[in-house]
Amino acid sequence: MAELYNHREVETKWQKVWDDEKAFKTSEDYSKPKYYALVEFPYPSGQGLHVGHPRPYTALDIVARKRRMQGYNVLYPMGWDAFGLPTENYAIQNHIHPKIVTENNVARFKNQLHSLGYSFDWDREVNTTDPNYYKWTQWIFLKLFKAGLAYKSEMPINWCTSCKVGLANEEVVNGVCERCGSEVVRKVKSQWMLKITEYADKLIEGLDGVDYIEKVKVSQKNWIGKSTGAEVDFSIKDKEDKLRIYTTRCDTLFGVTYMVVSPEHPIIDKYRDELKNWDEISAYREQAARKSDFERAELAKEKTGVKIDGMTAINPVNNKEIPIFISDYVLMSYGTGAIMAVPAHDERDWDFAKKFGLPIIEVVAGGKNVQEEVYTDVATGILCNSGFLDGLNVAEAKEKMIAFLEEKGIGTAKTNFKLRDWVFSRQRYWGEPIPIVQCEKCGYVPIDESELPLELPEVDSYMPTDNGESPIAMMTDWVNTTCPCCGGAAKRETDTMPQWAGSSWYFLRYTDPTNAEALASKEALNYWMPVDWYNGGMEHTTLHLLYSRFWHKFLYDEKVVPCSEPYMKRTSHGMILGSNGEKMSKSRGNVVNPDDIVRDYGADTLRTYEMFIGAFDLSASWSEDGVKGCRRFLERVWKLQDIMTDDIAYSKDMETKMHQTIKKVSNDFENLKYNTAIAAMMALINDFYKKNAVTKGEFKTLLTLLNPVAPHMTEELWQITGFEGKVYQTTWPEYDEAKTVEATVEIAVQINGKTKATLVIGKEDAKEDVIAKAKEAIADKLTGTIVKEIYVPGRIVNIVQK
RNA sequence: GCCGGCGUGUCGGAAUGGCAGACGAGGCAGACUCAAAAUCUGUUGUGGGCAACCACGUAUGGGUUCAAGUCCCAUCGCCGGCACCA
Repeated sequence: MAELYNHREVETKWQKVWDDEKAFKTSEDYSKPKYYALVEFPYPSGQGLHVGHPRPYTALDIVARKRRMQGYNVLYPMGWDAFGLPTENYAIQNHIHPKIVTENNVARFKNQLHSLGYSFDWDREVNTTDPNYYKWTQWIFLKLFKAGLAYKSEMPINWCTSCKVGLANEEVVNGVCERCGSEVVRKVKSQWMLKITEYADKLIEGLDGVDYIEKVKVSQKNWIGKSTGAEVDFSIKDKEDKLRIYTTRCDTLFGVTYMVVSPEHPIIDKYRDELKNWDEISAYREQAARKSDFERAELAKEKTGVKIDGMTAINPVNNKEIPIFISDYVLMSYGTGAIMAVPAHDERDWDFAKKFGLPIIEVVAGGKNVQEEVYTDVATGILCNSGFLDGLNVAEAKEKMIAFLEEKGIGTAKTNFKLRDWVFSRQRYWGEPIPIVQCEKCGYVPIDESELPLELPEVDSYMPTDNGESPIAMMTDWVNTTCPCCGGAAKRETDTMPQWAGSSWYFLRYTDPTNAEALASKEALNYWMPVDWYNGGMEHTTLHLLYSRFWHKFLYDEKVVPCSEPYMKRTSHGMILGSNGEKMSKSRGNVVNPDDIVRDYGADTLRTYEMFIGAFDLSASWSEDGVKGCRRFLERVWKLQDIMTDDIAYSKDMETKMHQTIKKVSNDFENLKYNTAIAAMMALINDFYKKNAVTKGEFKTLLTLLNPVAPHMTEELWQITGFEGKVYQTTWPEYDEAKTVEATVEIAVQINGKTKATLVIGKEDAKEDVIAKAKEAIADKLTGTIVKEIYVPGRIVNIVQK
């Protein structure tokens, strides 16, 4: 009888063996085929590892382990995205240096990850807060600055009232701070910005060449928000100035019955003295300014606005005089801050026109009465009431109109994006210092590369200031410096970089993590990049993914990296929810600590369970019973020792099943179908128990297939059984396609599509014979006239009778 | 509102258009035990019948097909993302 399975002993033992043997050290032999598997590196929070973390880590650990057995040189690294607010807030509250907090958290995380038996190459660990790392983050920033892609700008930013920090648009969710949930207000500040908009087109085009799951591609495209249309100049009656608008529907120009400008539009200030209802306009502007963007959007249902009295516009295609309104449904931040309104064919314009009693002119026929219902279908509509466009479809009309506008010099084709430049400044301590000094004479001057890393100064307090300056600003010794350009007195930039900075290029550093001369050597980058498979959370598909692709594309243009896209394949895992189906949180009391599971059931059980829990990309609820079921499965594998025979080959009756299982597990591991791969192995051992026997050869194959999921136990069994070497050094089993097919199959015999009997036939049996046998089997039920006989080889016989 | 995704036993979930419910959990019955736990064996979609068997079943209503959970149309519900982007 086998000894009882003691997971603590077994797991500690093998973790030590792997460490001692440097079992998963990445080779620097660049002649072997490479495989770069990447998971998002965690933020080492004070709470320690969450049961959500092991899901993606285990999934790609399986892929990495399998690839090694298939002969690849595998890079599967891990590191720490350690700058960030929670650490800083903890430091403030407890008066501990964030560096110390980070060290402690990292140590704990590392221990926890180690206890799960991941095959990370810990020699390549990176930490974004390490000066030797952020030296290169700063270096990239300098490159961006020199290329004109980093600039400082006075602009209204999203200011979190609680974090006291500016946020990128992407970090504001439903009008509140993504991180702390506090109110976000608009505040004008001078901010470092990165011109991600310059790469908008490349970021869309690049998606065609990569293998991302569809919804990730869609959300990247939505976020960038490309639209094609035209800019058109409307003249203002009796004025020199033109009012330029952006539209995607220049085909509807004949249907324009009024215009709307955003409350912030400069034209209003320019002609304020001539406007007859200035008081009304100014009151509306104040009201709009007080609202945050969020409130403006929230109040979307009811349109508001004021007609500008004393200024009208002329429609350039028919010279009609039309009124101009101001309304906050037009945003200054998109397009030109002014629109032409075509109420018949735009929902918002229609609402507005109805409210203010403005004329609605149909210019695209095909809908119902536009006085009663807006018509926006561009696919089937035909132009009418539109002079030279009449009779054309929408696409043709657009084209003809643009040609007309360009010929007359009143408009041009124009592409717009929703994507805004990236607000890159944070007024906090725990981030990378921005390596720029401000000189009164020379302006913003980059520090010399030789001075990198520009290390964070020691400060007395990490508390952010109410005036919106980083605590670093207090450190005058550090702040006051000399200008690298003229040598005169200058001040250092005191804003730091956002957390996204360090994670925008970390995958490059893993390829050559200790390089002091470059962010990584050319050889390492040429060999390892791009990442072959990158898995991460859906919550990072718009932010981190976009930012890191932007940096990568920039570095590609700078000839720093060898490929234009960083990740060949991107997948996403679902969240692990509490047993009540809600998100795990302390306040809900449904948090599961992975340490407890490792202690009570073992790392292999936790790994198996998280892979078995359900479809990888969907969220799944935690179930302790499910954990027990997986532990039971592993124990049943353990006890196979007792029924093992000495035969090193597959037994005759199991041969097909073995080949089928190898095929299924191999394919499922590649396609994120870990749950069905494990189910197949469960079914296999159920068969062994049914027979009450497993050959040594079968056992060996099972251990190899199961090893990526449950590495500790399979190594132990491998050793107990006396197989040579270690499982991690063995080769992945092959299957023979011909042998996955059974010699005989059971097929269903149906009458009119309803199964009436089953029949065992030879795989190669002729159609006539099978049908004859089938008819025999259901002879008593064949009462009508047979109209059709269908045989799908190896599957089904269907007799159609009347 | 727009764009994705989904809807299958008691539960988590399987099913290249070809015998729905693999695998796991839970339940029930039995074995072992003084007993319990653990383990093992059997059973477990619903309705009817002693039975072999019959009928019905993948959100709802239609359709295509010899055959539909799977394809098409409509409806309802849930989840996620975007949201006055002109």
